[in-house]
Order: sequence, then C-alpha cells, then structure tokens
Amino acid sequence: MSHTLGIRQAQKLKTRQALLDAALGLLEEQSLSSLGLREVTREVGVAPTAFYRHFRSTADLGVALVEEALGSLHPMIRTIVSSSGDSDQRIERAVGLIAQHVATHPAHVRFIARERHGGVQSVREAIQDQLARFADEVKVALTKDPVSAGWTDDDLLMLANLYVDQMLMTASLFLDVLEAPEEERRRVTQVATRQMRLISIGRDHWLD
Amino acid sequence: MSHTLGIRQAQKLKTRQALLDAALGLLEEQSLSSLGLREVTREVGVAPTAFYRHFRSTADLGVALVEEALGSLHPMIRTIVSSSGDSDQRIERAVGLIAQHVATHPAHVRFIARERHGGVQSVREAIQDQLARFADEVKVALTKDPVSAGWTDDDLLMLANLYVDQMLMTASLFLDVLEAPEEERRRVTQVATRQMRLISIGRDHWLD
DNA sequence: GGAGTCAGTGAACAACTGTTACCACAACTG
DNA sequence: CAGTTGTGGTAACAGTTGTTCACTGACTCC
Repeated sequence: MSHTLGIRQAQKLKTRQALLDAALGLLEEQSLSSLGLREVTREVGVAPTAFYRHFRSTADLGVALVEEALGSLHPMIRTIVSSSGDSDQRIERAVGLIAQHVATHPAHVRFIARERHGGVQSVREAIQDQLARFADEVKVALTKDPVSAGWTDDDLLMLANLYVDQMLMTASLFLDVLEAPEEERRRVTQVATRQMRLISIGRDHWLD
Repeated sequence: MSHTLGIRQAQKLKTRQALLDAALGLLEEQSLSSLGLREVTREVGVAPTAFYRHFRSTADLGVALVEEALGSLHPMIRTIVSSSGDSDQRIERAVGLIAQHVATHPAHVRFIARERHGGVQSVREAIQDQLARFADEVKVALTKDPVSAGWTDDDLLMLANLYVDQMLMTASLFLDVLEAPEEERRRVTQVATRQMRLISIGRDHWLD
C-alpha cells in the first residue's frame, strides 16, 4: 500500500522540511513579514535560488507552516473534547494536554499565536480556516453532549468558538512561562483551569 | 498652569507625531519587525537621519505606539466596567463601546492585536504591561460589586483577565468585519454579546 | 543504456537597508 | 545682539535583499 518515494523525491522533501524547520527557528524572534528567503536558505546551507523549487515566496512557506502546525492537531482536539469523566476532570485533562503540546512544540504554538493577527494576509486566512475547522469539530462534539439539549445551532457555534479562543489564550500563556520556575507554571495552570471551569459553569446555566 | 511650548519643541512634537502616524499606517499591512526606519521617514517626507532625533529604533517607536494606543484607553475601561444597569444592559453597552472604538481607531486596534504576540520583545512587554493594568482596574471594579462577595483575590484577577482577553478577542473580531456588510457585523455583535453573557452567567454561579 | 528531467549552483542585477560624520540655519538663551 | 543649541538635511558606507539566467550532474524512465 505504502508508496515508497524515489531517491529524488525523498531528497526534495528532505530539503523542503529543512527549509520549514529553519524558518520556524528563525521565526522565534521575528515575524513572518520580516523573514527573508536568503535568511532561510543560508540557515539550511543551500543556495538562495533553491528556495524557489519549493515555495513561491516566504508567505507561501508560511501557509505550509500553518498546515504543519495545525493540520496535525485535529486528533488532539477530538481527544480533548470527547474524553469521558465529569466536567472538572475533562477540563484538567484538556489543560494538561495543552500544556504538554506547548512544551513539545513551542515554536509551532508561537508561530500560530504570532501570525494569527500577523502582517501576511494569506497566512492569517490559512490560520482562520483551520481554527474555524476546529470550532466546527468542537461544535459537533458539543452537539452530542446531553447538556446541549435545547441549544440553538448558533449558540453551540458561539460556545465552540469561545472554547477554541480560550485554548489558544491558554497555549499562549503557557508559552510565556515555558522557562519560568515550576511554581509560576502551576499558577498559570490553575488560572487556565479556573477560566475553563467558569465558562463551563456558564454553559450549564445558559438555558436557565 | 499650562506651559506653552516653544516653536521649536512644538515643531519637534509635530514631526514625531507625523512619524507615529506614518508608521501606524504602514503597519496596517506588515508587522513591526519588518518596518524600516527609511520607510517611515520617506512616508513623512523627511530625511532618514531625522528619525534618530525622535526614536532610537523602530522598536522604540513601537513602544511609543503602544502608549498612544492603550494609554488613553483607561477611561473607557472604567466607563465600561463601572456603568450601571442590569447585567445584560451593561454587556450590550460594553460591546457597543468596543465596536465604536474599533470603528474610530482601527489602526490602533490592529497594531495591538498584531504586536501582542509579535516579533519585538520590548513592544510585547509594553503591551502586556498595559493589559495587566487593565486587568487590575477591572479587578478593582469587580471587587466593589456585591456579586463578588466571597470571591478570593486570585479568582477576581482570574475573571478580570478573562474579561480583558475577551474584550481583545471581540475587538479583533470587529476588525475583521469592518468592511463587511451590516448584516455580518450584526452577527458578530450578537456572538460577542452572548459570549460575554455566558461568562457573566458563569460568574453568577461560581460559588454554587 | 541512452535521453530527458529537475533539484540545486553560481554569478550578476538593481534596489534597498541602518548608521555614520559633517553641515546649515532657525530658534532659543544670556 | 552675540553665542549656543539642536532639528533636520546631505552624502556616503558596507551589507543586505528578491529575482533572473544559464549551468551542472545525479536520478528517472523507456
């Protein structure tokens, strides 16, 4: 079933990935709109012109990075949102998963937080698209929950968006304290958990 | 009481403001980390070297822009948070005020949303500082509210931060639909209002 | 095994960048 | 009114940028 790539195509993918990795590294300390193509190729150790074999522009590379950073996140979203247990347990698990993801993929998270409102339109749109898909998945999961009985479709989507935004806010918070002492990180975990809980309480009493 | 400035100092302030305005304009379509000092001076019609008479670097200019964009916003925060009426009325007034502010100062709002997680550290820090001050003001106002009886200090700050983040999210939403048809903007207003309301409901039942 | 494909190279281009040192001249200060 | 201050201007610097063109040579396919 699995189609083994030719040597040529494999090498191309390798270079492409090296460009993506190098760019992601450089983007830790600047925004995409100031990332130069020469900067990236220099980092990889490849001629500037080679860049064009993989991307039309740095904006194009940015869109690919969005795919890499968010595309593979859908399973996790589903895990978070469809896990069992009571409300508090699920929230704690969700916050834990977010913290873990930030710890293992800090550059990806930083990139998304930065470019979500960044200076490159096509990348902004790619991120909004993915986030809208996340919100849709969350909404589908919410619909299945008995708590959602009596909710309108609009309100379910409204809540789903609130959850998605809150997850991003939380991820960004964790990013800020990545190198901070354990105590500080515990504090952030607690704040994020309680904010989620408050939203959850609001949800429980929405139809009162 | 009012100290009239000399011709010289007045002219300097005028040039400085022109630089800030030009930069803000240019930043509608790029991030601060890619803003060149020559770009700004060219826009104003002044020699590149004149820039140094006002700012050490574009990052320095960015910090000044944060002051301009957020410094004058504290009165509005206080108006929103200490207005009278029942919960729903206050929320509707708040969302209205946010919408109005986005409509009158779109470039400022865009700048803050963009650079909050942007590539220039000093600017990020300046924004975080101001937002922390906002959260503190909101917390003070919340403390005075009878609904907050029995709340811990930590939880009040937690809620205040949630409110501040939500205001920014809402502002960013309004920014995205600034040029959209009235119907779309009404939809956004409704979503923002309901999200605020849900949070407010969660607040009412926090101590259950 | 021979022809063709194509990822990556190297050189050159015009245009741009931040920063320096020095100068002009209007506005302030005594 | 003489002398100082300081905003803004000019010219030049060494580097950088994106993009083009013609090229090499290892892999692919028939």
